[in-house]
Amino acid sequence: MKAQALHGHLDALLLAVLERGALHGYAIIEALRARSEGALDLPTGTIYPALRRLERAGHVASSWSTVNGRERRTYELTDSGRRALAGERAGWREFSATVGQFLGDTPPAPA
Amino acid sequence: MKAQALHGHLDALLLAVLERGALHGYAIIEALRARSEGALDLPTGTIYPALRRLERAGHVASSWSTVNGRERRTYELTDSGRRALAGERAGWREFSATVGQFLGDTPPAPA
DNA sequence: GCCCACACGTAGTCTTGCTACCTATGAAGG
DNA sequence: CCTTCATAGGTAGCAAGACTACGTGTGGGC
Repeated sequence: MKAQALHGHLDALLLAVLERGALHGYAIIEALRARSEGALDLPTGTIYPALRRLERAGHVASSWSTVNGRERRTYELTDSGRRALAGERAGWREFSATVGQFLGDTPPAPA
Repeated sequence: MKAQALHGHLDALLLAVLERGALHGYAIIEALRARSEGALDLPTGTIYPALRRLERAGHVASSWSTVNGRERRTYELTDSGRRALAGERAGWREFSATVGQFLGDTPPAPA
C-alpha cells in the first residue's frame, strides 16, 4: 500500500510499536512489516528521520549498544511519548471517524 | 481537528461529496463542514487547487453557470471519477485497518 | 576474497495542504 | 451614496512530511 498516505500518522505508529518494548531502528521496520502483514514496508530513509524527530520532541530516548560488534541504537518510549501516544490515538479515532463518514463506514477490525 | 492529517485523502473526500450530486466549490466546502459536523473546515486555498487537480486527472468535470449574476463553477463526477472513488474507498479501508491495528481498533461508526 | 543481510544515516526531491492575498458581485446598513 | 459583509472563485509561495538514492561499515556464508 502507498505508505505516502501515512503523512502525519507515522509518528503515532512508531510510538505504538515502541509501546510494546524498546527496539532498534531496523527492528522497528521489521515489527511494522510483521504486524501489518507486509502492508507497511517502510524504507530506512523514512524511519530514521522520524525517530530523530521523535527524539528531539522528547517522545523517545535512544541508547547505543554494541551487540556482536554491531552498533545498534535502541529506542524506547519516554513518559512524554506515552502521553503523546494517547493523544495520537484520540486523534486517529477522530480522524478515521470523520473520513470514514465520507468513505463508507470504517470497517470494524476483524478479531 | 488538524486538517493537515488529510494528506492524500482529500481527493477521496471531494469525490465522495460530489458523489451525491454536482456542487460548486463553495458549496463543497460547506458540505464537508456540515457532514463532518464542523470537523472539516477547509480553506478555499485547499479546495480549489484540489478540484483543478481532479479535473486535470479527469475525475471531475466543471461547467460555468451564472446564477443571479454570480459566476458559479459547478463540478460533477465523471465515470473515471466514480471508478477512482471506488479505488479510494478500498484504499481507505486498507489504510484505516492497517493503522487501526497499531492505534487501537478503529471504532465502528455510530449509527 | 566477495557478496549479501544487517544496521545506521543524510541530502535532495516531490507531493500536498495551508496561509495570505487578490478579484468581483449582491444585499444590507449607515 | 458608500461601506461592509457573505458569497464565489482564484493564485503564489511556504511548510511539512515521506520517499528515492546514496553512503558508511560489520559479520557470516559461499
